[in-house]
Amino acid sequence: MSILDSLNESQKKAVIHTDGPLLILAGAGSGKTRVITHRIARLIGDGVVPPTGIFAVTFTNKATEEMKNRIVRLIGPQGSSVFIKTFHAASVYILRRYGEAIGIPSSFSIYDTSDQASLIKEILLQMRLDPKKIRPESIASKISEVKDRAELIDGADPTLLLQKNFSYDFHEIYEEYHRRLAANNALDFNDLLIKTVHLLRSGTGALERLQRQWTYFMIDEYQDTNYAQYLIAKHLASAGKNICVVGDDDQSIYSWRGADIRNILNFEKDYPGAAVVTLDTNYRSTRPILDAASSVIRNNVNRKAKEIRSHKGDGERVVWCRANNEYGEAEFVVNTIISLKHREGLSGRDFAVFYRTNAQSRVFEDRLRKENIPYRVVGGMKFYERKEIKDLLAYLKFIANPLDQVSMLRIINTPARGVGRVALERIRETARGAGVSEWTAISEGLIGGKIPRGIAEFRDIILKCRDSARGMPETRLSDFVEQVIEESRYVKSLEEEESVEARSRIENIGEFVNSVYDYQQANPDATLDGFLQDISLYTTEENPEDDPDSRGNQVTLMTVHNAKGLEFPVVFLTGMEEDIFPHKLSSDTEEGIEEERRLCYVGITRAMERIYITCAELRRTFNEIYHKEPSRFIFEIPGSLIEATEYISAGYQSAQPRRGFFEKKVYNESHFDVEPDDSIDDDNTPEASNQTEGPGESKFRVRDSVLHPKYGVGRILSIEGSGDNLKITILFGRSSKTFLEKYTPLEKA
DNA sequence: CTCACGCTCTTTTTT
DNA sequence: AGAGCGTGAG
Repeated sequence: MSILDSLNESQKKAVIHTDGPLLILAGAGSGKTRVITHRIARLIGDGVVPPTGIFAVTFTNKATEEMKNRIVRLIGPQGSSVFIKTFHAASVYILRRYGEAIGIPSSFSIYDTSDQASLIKEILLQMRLDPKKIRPESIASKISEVKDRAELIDGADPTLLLQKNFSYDFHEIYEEYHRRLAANNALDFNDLLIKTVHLLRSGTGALERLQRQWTYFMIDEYQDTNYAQYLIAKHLASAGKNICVVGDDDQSIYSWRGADIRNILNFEKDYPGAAVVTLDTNYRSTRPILDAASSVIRNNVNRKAKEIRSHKGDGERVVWCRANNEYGEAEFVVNTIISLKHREGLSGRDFAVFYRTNAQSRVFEDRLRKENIPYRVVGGMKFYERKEIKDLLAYLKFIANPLDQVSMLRIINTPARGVGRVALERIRETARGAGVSEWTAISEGLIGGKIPRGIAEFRDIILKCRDSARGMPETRLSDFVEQVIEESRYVKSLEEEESVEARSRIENIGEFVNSVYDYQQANPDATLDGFLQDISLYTTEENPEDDPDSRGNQVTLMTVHNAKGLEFPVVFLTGMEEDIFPHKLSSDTEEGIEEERRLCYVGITRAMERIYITCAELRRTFNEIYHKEPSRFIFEIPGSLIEATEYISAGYQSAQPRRGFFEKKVYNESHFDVEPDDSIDDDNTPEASNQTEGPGESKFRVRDSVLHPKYGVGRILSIEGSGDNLKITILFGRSSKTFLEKYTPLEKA
């Protein structure tokens, strides 16, 4: 059986196991995804179950994509009929089919965090509370926190679950929030899971039908499931008990989102007779990387003790660098990338820069841009969160779901059509008076007196579009979307702005239309409801604007959370300072610190060949400069595994004398072999920062892009010598060449 | 009603 | 330092 050939003994055991519950404890880099995909392939290949009988959930869209691809690669096109989704997407699938039974129409809207916030803001205003004093976002997160709790899902009163020392009536807001969600025919992220649990428990026959559909269940990242997810899996698998869960308690990093590590720790109790397979051979990282990671995670008290074996063996030591400030940190990282590209022939895709918080990405982006190195930022401001995309989606959502008031309020005056505060108040009044929805007041023309023309305009746009939406599978989704853009005059009004910003918004809308085409391609009989619900969960998805052709050259930037499940030859774990990593807000409790430590463990174990751990001595936050201490986690790595260095850049300097960290171990020679002079020593003093190159004999400077008549565009790595002997070394692609300047006609590129 | 300026708050992590 | 929001003038 060829499918088993490439597996080790424990991997084989996990793949072959067929009936009954199975727990796979999969250490970092132990071939977890490989086991899951091979297991699925085996079940299908041996005719145990048809592809459509398998239900697999992962945690992110990215992981879902990856798993789909790998299964299709293993068993061909039939692999695409395996049901593989995130928990949230699976819930949407289930609710769309059977939700009517518990009063959820299939046209429900999904409210993301910002929709939630605007709804709560409305409520606060109605309750005469000041949204400036009480942040809607923080209420939203409190509500979400409550809804993650097991007690609530099992029927407890929400108010009892929160210490209620609030200046406001949390219970009242909570109730009103849910009344409004129901009135708007909308569900938030928590609801998707909770309502699915209710549906499965409802005795309406949905569970039985789903159990006829799926008989084998696979749950990835089980250590990060919350109670609702745990229940969904449990109910679905309750008939045949063919449930296989995979996880690693050391990589649980989502407790703040309600993930309960006990789900994995108690699996054997939950499912008596469960088989357990431990995967403890790491195929990803070199031994020093693994040793460093183990010596950090070992400090957690609350964990299953375990050791991971390195399959790969020796490699480079961990490089630790404390830069003078965040600019120095970024320079160090980017110079190291340039150097390794040159020295080892690596390309951009081999590098990843991790940070604890999204806000840290900027300095790295600036530096990379300065050096003309292509990069992509995963996460952060996502495509679907941009204003213009949210506006357009609000049109689509409101057309699909006339009860969705949050969307209506967003677009009624976007683009501006003269419907302001006063007009809105009138609409509200009328609606309240007549006891109808605001939209009904508008569409039925109930508003008396002179009404702003904009209101009628808005009504006509919506009615017209709703009309063509009805002809949907025949009217193509993409045509419909273009019609909405046309009717709403959204792009037209941006064009009139004639600003750079407006131009880029228009481009984004163009990208959105492209993505609609792609969606249509993949789903020939796409409906509006289905499209919207799928897209609402597409948050981690890469920005469609990323040029797929240049992907191979791009350095990846992301938070450590986003890095879970990925691997890179070279990893930079940055901002390793107290109060950042571990984060200040997690540092009060031992559990908080342990979770940060697991996060750190996740970060280190992403690296295959090399890891650089960096921090800054000074860092500017909120326009204020703070002195930073290195993260406690770095002290947990034995010095013998570390090669320490320093990096000093121009920009602001420490006012105090530098306090040597790892003083005795600081190696002064740099590990850059591409002209270290240029990158380090030159910038050593502020005066050097204007870059008038030493003797100033060349009209070029290091790092300039230049055009060579024969080799094309390259970058200057170094300039040395003087007079007739002035030599310039230029990097073209992966190789560099040295020229005597006086014989080489170079131009600035 | 719209635009411009100035004030405030920001930074955990994400489905 | 920057974005987003609210206030006040046109």
